[in-house]
Amino acid sequence: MVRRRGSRENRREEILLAALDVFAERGYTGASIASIAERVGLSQQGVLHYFPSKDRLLAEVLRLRDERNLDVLVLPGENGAITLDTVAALVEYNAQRRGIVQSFTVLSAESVIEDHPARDFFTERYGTSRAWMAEVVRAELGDELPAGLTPEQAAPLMFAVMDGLQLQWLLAPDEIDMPGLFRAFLSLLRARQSVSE
Amino acid sequence: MVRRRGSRENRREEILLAALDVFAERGYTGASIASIAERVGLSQQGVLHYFPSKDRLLAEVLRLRDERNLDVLVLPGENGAITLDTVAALVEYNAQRRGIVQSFTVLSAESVIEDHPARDFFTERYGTSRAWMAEVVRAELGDELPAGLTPEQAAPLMFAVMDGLQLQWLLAPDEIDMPGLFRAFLSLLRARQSVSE
DNA sequence: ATTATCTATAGATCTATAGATAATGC
DNA sequence: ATTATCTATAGATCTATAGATAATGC
Repeated sequence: MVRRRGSRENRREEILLAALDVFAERGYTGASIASIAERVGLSQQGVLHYFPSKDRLLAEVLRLRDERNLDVLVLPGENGAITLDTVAALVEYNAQRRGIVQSFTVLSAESVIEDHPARDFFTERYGTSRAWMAEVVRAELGDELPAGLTPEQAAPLMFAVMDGLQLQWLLAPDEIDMPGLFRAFLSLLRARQSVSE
Repeated sequence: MVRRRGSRENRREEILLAALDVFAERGYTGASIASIAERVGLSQQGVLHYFPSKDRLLAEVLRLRDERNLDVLVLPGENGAITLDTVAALVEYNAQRRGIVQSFTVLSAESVIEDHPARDFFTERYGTSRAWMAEVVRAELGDELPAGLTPEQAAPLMFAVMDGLQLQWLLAPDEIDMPGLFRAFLSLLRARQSVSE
């Protein structure tokens, strides 16, 4: 039996990436540990050697995915300043990695189920993301947005548009120009008004 | 044994409503026929007497839910004319029936999974809904929306905002004013521009 | 010694089919 | 006759634990 010799950490990451794939394909509830194990050439019990339970495996998958996403967001804005264009670029990037988008869409929606192991993760994540996005909007567009909107209102709308477009795009990739529609939404926020100026 | 005597159709509907509840609470994959059966006081096999398989049960649940939703949309616009305000009213109504919203959020996201029995349903549903919504927008706001948007762009954005807000609202009902934020988005579409007028 | 994996397995479920039994409607 | 329901059950899974075995690192 030839067995690859990697560090424990490498093996763990290999499993996490496979798990992300399988969760994307079947959702958390529908994914079995065995199917994840198969992808990395381990037995089901082999996977459980690295992660004590399916719940914990999910938790670490989400943590990893979040880290990676931060990389994408932070790298382009070299000086650390994230702008609305950076966010649009993330949407563009997402349009090229369907699997990741699908995993996120399926898992976040599943998480609204009572007692779902990812529920707290997503609740917190949206909370902090909204606060952070409101500041990005304020820094770029100020306090006065079109139609009297505030940055605090724009922030949840931006995530709503991102998430909602992902769902429609996953179902009909040829019909939905996800990055284009996201930019169209941004242009609504950037438009100048005629009334109070 | 006292057994209720209803028509076959009543019994079927009773089961469909229970199924919608259970799907909302656990998702399709996570819901068992037995748990649905328990709610209507039947054995698991009793439910399968009315619906030949879990897939078919889901299909009919979705059909029922769609019918009901159409009722809500069509009734308020007495003369059959649906306006953006009618849509906003639907969002307001949804804010008071969390279970239904949750079932829809979970099932639609689950449906992006390959071979999911609801995949075609949702793909078609979004397709026709977008076409229909584009006409509603055009009828009310004309062809020229703020920032140069077209009604064909506004339509998928509207559903994206609705769906995305539902997700955030389900996770944090106290933080997210779903109807208010939806109306804020509508006001962006209705705003007058300063540039080309 | 410790770590990586495996086999074996307990204990729960789950869907769906087969066939029995009782009640209803002609 | 037909319909509503039930019991029994086949045949798949699934998660997680226990304990064996082989390889690695001191």
